[in-house]
Amino acid sequence: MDMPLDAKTCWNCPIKHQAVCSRCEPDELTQLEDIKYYRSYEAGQPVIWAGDHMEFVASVVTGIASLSQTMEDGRTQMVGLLLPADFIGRPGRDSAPFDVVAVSDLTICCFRKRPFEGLMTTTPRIAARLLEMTLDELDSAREWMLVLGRKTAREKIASLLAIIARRDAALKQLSARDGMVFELPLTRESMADYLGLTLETVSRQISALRKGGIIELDGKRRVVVPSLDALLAETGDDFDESVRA
Amino acid sequence: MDMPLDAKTCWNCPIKHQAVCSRCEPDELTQLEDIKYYRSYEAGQPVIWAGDHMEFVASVVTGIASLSQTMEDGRTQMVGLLLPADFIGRPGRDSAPFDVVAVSDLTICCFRKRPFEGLMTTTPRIAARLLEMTLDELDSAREWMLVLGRKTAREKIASLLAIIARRDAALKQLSARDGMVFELPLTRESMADYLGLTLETVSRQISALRKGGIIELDGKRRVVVPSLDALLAETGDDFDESVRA
DNA sequence: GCTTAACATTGATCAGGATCAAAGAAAATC
DNA sequence: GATTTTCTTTGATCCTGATCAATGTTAAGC
Repeated sequence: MDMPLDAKTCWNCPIKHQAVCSRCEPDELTQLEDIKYYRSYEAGQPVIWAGDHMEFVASVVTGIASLSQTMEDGRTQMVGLLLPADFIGRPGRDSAPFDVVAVSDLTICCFRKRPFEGLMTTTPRIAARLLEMTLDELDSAREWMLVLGRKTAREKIASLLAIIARRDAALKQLSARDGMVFELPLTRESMADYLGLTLETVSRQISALRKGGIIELDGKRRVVVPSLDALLAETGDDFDESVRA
Repeated sequence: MDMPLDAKTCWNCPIKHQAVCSRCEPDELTQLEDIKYYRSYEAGQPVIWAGDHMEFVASVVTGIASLSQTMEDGRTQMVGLLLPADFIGRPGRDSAPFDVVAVSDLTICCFRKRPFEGLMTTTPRIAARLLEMTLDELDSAREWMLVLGRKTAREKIASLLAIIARRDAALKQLSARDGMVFELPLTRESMADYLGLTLETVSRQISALRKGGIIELDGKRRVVVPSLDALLAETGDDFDESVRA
């Protein structure tokens, strides 16, 4: 679960080109080094509960976390997936609005909150990068609202698979293509929480896509996409929109 | 539809304490004055279509606009309501990701995009305020995802009424209270587009809340809330969460 | 290898909200 | 004031996805 020691500096950091610190000059990184520390969590462990006081903000370095909300009666809605380079927390607010849970084994790079807030005002590059990332997140959240509000169960599953396929391709520095293979990072229940469905419906729709030849399954988690266009056609999005995204 | 002439300066602007420019010093406002112009739209008119090139960013001054997405087959999801002081557009991107439509008669204060982007880098107060507003919008969008993904039709309607009630009270500088009266700014169809429902279901659930004594209707648009707690109880949120929000 | 627990699939039935259809109310236009 | 248009309500029926229940699969631990 620990990172190799040589990765624990900003210079060797795997997310140095995407994270909130990606625009920083060497002297600014040195300042960040002074206020940072790493934390690791095993799959399933909570990172923060909604309402908790937060004494840090952080970047996901490796692994995946979920951002979610739960109602009194147990109904849960995932409101975001946090992937490497994504930012956790919010300068200027000290209690967390949502639960953060490690979906896979997870390592985050924490910055002490007060000093980070100070750097935000003195280092415009950090603030500008955070604004850019936040605007991107807002667009993604709004796109997901269409999925939650208007898509059918089958379209929801296809949309999720398409997103994971794209992210996976980006991570491997490849473009998504026919015949690609990827691993589902989520259980059926987590997929249900993300899509606003039950786990039974998720299972049934995955089976339906398999029977329809849209995907092939190797075990429960490994997915093969014989034709990317066929998968995208199932999402309900029009084609030029999905290539634009 | 036009604003009175004396409101057309930053010094008399009705949103000067909330908008993206609210932190600016007098000399910074003078710079903004140079690059701004007003536009007005009648209820129902489009402001921007998704994909359009945008030569400005803007603040809503008076009226309400909607931000929405439409699928090829006509399914529509509203992804945001833009109220006075809310910001339209995105520095650093020149095509609009969503449709913007005037819901009521609308006046916006436009800033030419290139000069505004220049001011963003030289005027940290503008960038800082925009970051704060964007983080708030992101939290709101994520809260709305719970409504879309997990709430029943009745809870969705109650949640929308509660939001409008709160905003209306805030606008009038009052706190929401029992017996309050407000006007619905949306048609049944727009409410349906916001909530991920059909207009028939919206109509039926509003009737059900009326028959249940949760609300009273005066005409189609005017709503009376005899007991705010009773309305909040119908939203499905737990009480301490709803007072926190 | 056996047991157990976690995760996933599949089946049967139910219900909430969609769809199709008609009629009512209010505002706009003539 | 009559007509038209837009918005809304209500009814009947249907269907998608939820719920309840059982079984299957895999991996971990002993």
